[in-house]
Amino acid sequence: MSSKKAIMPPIIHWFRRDLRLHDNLALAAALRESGGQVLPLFIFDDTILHSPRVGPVRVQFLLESLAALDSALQQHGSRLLVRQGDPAAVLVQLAEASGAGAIFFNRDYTPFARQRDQRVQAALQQARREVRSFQDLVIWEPDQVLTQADKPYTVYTPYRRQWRSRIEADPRPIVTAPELAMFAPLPAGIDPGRLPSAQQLGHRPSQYARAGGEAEGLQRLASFADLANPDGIRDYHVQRDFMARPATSRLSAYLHLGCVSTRACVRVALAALERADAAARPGIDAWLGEITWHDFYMQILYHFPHVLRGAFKPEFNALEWQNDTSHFAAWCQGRTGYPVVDAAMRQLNSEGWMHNRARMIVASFLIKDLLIDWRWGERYFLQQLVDGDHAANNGGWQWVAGTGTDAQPYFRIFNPTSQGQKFDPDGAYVRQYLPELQDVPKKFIHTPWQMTTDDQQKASVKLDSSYPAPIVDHKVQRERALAMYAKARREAAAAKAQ
DNA sequence: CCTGGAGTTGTCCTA
DNA sequence: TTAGGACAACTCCAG
Repeated sequence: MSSKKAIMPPIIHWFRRDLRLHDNLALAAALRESGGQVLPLFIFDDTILHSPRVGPVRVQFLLESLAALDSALQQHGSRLLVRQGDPAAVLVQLAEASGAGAIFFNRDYTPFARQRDQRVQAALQQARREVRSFQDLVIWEPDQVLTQADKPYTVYTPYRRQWRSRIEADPRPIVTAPELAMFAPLPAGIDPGRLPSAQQLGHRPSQYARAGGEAEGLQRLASFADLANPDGIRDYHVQRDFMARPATSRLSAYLHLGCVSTRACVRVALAALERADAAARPGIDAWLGEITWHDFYMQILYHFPHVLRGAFKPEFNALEWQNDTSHFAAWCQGRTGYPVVDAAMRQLNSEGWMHNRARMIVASFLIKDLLIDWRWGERYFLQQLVDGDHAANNGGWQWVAGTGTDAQPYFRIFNPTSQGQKFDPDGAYVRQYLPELQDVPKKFIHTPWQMTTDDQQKASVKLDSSYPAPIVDHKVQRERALAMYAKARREAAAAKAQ
């Protein structure tokens, strides 16, 4: 038996969006089936690196997560192999150099990833290597949660019911984590390569990314799921809306790169449900609902890839945007004159992350106050966000624009002032990111334009100079937005009647 | 095939 | 000050 083990050919585990050792289904299978002879590989793909949708924050977070992965591997007697180039070519070459008989990876569902993986599969088949992929990134894959008519869901709530009841019917595949088997040392003669710097990848370094990696992600998950944590899951449904509070899980970037598995989140939430009192249920359910959104938008992108180009409902491609570039620049820089919008955009620019409530507010402002095409905002978010996820980002933008699945009613237009007063009642969030408004009293913190020159002097602000006056009038723009949508709807109805 | 309930996150006006 | 209703119509989905 041991002699059989010795001649087992190695298996390449290709890391992509699963940068972790724990609870990694493809990796666990590769270890099991090769008796530990796993070649852990990451490939820097130029197509991704040089996409205009990838910014320095995401690159930095990726590098940190890879460094953490490498040191975790070293603690387990192995190390990360690093390559750069076309994945198909790299994999064929490494398989030949190492004698690996198979390549394992966890499936990804975005159009780009699927196309790439098909190419890789074809190339490896030609090189007579086995390719095996696993379900790991999502709780349920796009074809596993379907309506009674076997069609993909396009409405969230029924999707969520089905998603949840499938877990309740048999939680075992979700709550059981595979054991991590031992790694054998890497075969001699294989150059591990080394992690490049951001500059070597053609990106400027980013000093403001958060700490990436599996250990950091798991620690955040544990602390968030702790029922005694006042900013944790227990009151999530209420506290998550207050932008100044650290009351969201802040796991988005870790989930995006798989530093933490989606299953681990659900597992932890279900365990919390079991020991929670009734009062903690709504918080836990609300957070599970967020995981469900992740799967939901992934399956939307899988079944309806056209959403990356335009509206989910094509009739909304007829919206006549203003697309004023100086307004767009003001929005990007956080200089619109609406404090909550500006604070949020500066949080994004300085931290590579934005609170979810704030994302809705700035998106609504771009679309319905500035009348700018939601795709401009979608692209900017992807460039700046450490968690920049094509599926969730697109879904969120289309939701606010009312062009997507589950479109919000057309009349639901966020008022940036009342959103600020509601969800940043004392202005702490605004003051944190807009130091020029530091001394503005609570009364004016969301409406600085109402200050008299005397008020301004006392608060050491000068409107239109140290802080901009509003670049548009919300009341006016709201009416224009309503008219813009009404026109597109009329036209769609007319086209349909023909 | 028909039927009916429902649809993440709001705003504004009126009484 | 606050609570309640209007704001569209349409499509999705389950029964």
